[in-house]
Amino acid sequence: MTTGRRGRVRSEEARRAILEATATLLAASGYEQLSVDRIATTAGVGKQTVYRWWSSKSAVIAECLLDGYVLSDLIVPAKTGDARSDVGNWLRALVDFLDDPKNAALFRALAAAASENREVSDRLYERFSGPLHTALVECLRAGIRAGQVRDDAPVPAVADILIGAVLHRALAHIAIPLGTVDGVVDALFSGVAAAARED
Amino acid sequence: MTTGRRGRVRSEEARRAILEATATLLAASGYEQLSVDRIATTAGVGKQTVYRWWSSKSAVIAECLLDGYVLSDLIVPAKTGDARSDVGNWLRALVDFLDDPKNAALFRALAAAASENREVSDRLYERFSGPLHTALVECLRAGIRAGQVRDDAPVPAVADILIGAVLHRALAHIAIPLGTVDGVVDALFSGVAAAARED
Amino acid sequence: MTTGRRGRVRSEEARRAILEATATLLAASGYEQLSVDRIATTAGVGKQTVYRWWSSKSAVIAECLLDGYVLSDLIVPAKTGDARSDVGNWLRALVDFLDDPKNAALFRALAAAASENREVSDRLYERFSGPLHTALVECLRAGIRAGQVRDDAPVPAVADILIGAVLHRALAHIAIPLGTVDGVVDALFSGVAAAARED
Amino acid sequence: MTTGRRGRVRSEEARRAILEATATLLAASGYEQLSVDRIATTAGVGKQTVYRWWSSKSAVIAECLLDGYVLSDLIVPAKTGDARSDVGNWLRALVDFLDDPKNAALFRALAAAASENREVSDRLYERFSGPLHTALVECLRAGIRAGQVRDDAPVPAVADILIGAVLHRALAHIAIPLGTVDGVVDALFSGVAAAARED
DNA sequence: GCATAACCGAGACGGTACGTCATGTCTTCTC
DNA sequence: GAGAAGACATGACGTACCGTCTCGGTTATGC
Repeated sequence: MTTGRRGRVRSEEARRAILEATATLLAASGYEQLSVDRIATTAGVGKQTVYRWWSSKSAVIAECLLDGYVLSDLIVPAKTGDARSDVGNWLRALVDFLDDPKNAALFRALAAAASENREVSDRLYERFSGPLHTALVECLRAGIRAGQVRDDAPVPAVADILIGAVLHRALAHIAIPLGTVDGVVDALFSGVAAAARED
Repeated sequence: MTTGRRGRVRSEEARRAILEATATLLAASGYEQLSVDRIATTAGVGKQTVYRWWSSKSAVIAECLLDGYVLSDLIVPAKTGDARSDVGNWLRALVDFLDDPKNAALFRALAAAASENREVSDRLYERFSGPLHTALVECLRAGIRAGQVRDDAPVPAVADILIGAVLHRALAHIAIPLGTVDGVVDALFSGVAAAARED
Repeated sequence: MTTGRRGRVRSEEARRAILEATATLLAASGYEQLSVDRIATTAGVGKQTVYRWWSSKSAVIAECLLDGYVLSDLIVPAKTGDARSDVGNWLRALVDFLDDPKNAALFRALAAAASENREVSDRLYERFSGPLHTALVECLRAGIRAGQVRDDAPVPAVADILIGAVLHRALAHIAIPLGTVDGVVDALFSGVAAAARED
Repeated sequence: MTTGRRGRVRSEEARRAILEATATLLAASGYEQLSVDRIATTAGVGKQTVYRWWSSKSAVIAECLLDGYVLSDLIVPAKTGDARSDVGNWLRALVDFLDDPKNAALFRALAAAASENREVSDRLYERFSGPLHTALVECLRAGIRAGQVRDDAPVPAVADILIGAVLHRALAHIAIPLGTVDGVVDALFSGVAAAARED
């Protein structure tokens, strides 16, 4: 009884070094400055070892995302039951995170990679937008159960726009004033329509 | 009396050819495939003529944006007075626009360029997000005047998130279901909070 | 009764396959195209099995020579007693052999290998020039005994230049006209000096 | 009035640097150690500048030969009228030259290059064997005119074997004893046939 | 009869060089 | 003096081999 596979086994050490080097270089210098040559040199690895396992620098980035070498500590909303403040607090934390130029730069680098390469974009969604979306939906549904959010609210759409609001600003190199965060939460919870029905 | 400048004057024809070639290539093959060599060849122009007037390919893209060689027909909300349907119609038009893979690809290429280069990002904001933001703010203010939007609504934040909601999806290669558009409009106008005030 | 060595014994099959593959590839594509990777693949053998027994591709070639995997059927002069025609016939046979482009290519490949590597050159001499030299010397000495060759002739030098004449042409990609062969034999036997002594 | 060609003109300095670097590296380390990368680095030149003008390292070597960057001071026979001593002296000078290991190594490197590449072999013949052959033929013909060489001597064949005799030894890493040189001259001039005519 | 040892094929490893392509600069000729 | 052409140094691209090392598996010996 054998495995059928022969030859030297893949070096986990090399794999880790490549992903770490990629994450470091991406955060430090952005997507365009990233090159397979530099990844290999930084990782102390032969260039062929990168190409043996990944088809391009984008593919390495995709695996970095998948394995949490970047964006590892995802910021998700707490679930205290108070949906409005949970969402507000989460939004503020995310804005804080992106206020750090390092994080903003990494984020833009990932956006550039995602723009060029479908796989990165899928992985980015899988690891970032997706979980965030799920967490926000849960948070809002908890709010519905608590009677804090109306039960016919278009929950997925709301989650979508909460994420998009932050991303837009990050990609456009625009610092987000905290007032905006409160405005977003206010608009979403209270609505902007005049209180016509009260009559 | 002269201008004091001697020699051959800058060729407007060359400038136009360069910007047109850039816009064409960017839409056709994305940012990473774009090269100064290719721009010059496509434009029938010497490479030095590009470098004489622009510092990099990003700078050419920035000027393409500024001069409307890309994203020329900006989609802005109509102003019929019915803010809710104006915003809804605009959002639907924008989603339609980005549904065309060509437009989505161009958009992602611009996002990639903006991620790498501050000037492109500024120009992109100036020509796209900015005017859109202004138009949306005006549209919402008209809604306030018409008594359709509550007068303390956080108008700029609302405009922001409307734009961000669309961008997020476009960059993430996610087709936007039309139901989402309606949900976004619903959430923003009616709010998601339970009708606690009625008590 | 044993050797005292333990472990699996060297595979004669692998050795043969390696030498055969080397001879084939060398004749087919020349020295520079030859690679250990290709030898191993062609032989159906692990690369390490080549390196375990030979230090380089040159060493494999050297053993090919030693074991007759290339240049196996050495062309030597017959010894009929008529030294002049024996030498002429041998030279013609050698020229015929090198007229075949396959043989000429193999010969040049060996020369290239010998240029780079002392061991190959030694082996090449041992298996080719050496025996040829010996055979020619014997042939000429027989001619002396038969009174056909003057007894103070510089026999080794003559053997040398007979071999060199052919090699020079082979390495220089020059087809050898048969007239040249006769000229060589004529010059060596009759000399080129004017018959001054006869006066 | 102009040539009609536009664009920067080819840098003669770069060309010279490349050929010099090639000649230096070839003499110092042999053909197999020679690489386009190293040529470019040594010459202080971009790799593309090598590939723009030459198709391979062999082609650079061929041009080195053509332009006299290697084997520049060709050793040719003097023409004092005494053909026998002219040829003897030339042969001794050539043997001296190849006695220097540097020269022998360069020679073998050229032979290796010629083995791999037809163009190099042609150029090598053109610059080395060819002129030598011509000079020897002239030298022998002068001998004929001076009544020192028989007028029906197969002059080209003799020239051929004189060159081949030296080359064979050089390529085979065999030091040439000076006695051999005298033997060669003796054999060629006096012939090896027994003096049957005297009867 | 079971451990030990040296072999086998396979194939991943850190590297060097390949030949191509793009960058941004510089030079030459033309308009 | 601007523009088209195109050579320049630089450096990344992805591929092919280099020579080494590490696997699982296969014979042999010798305890």
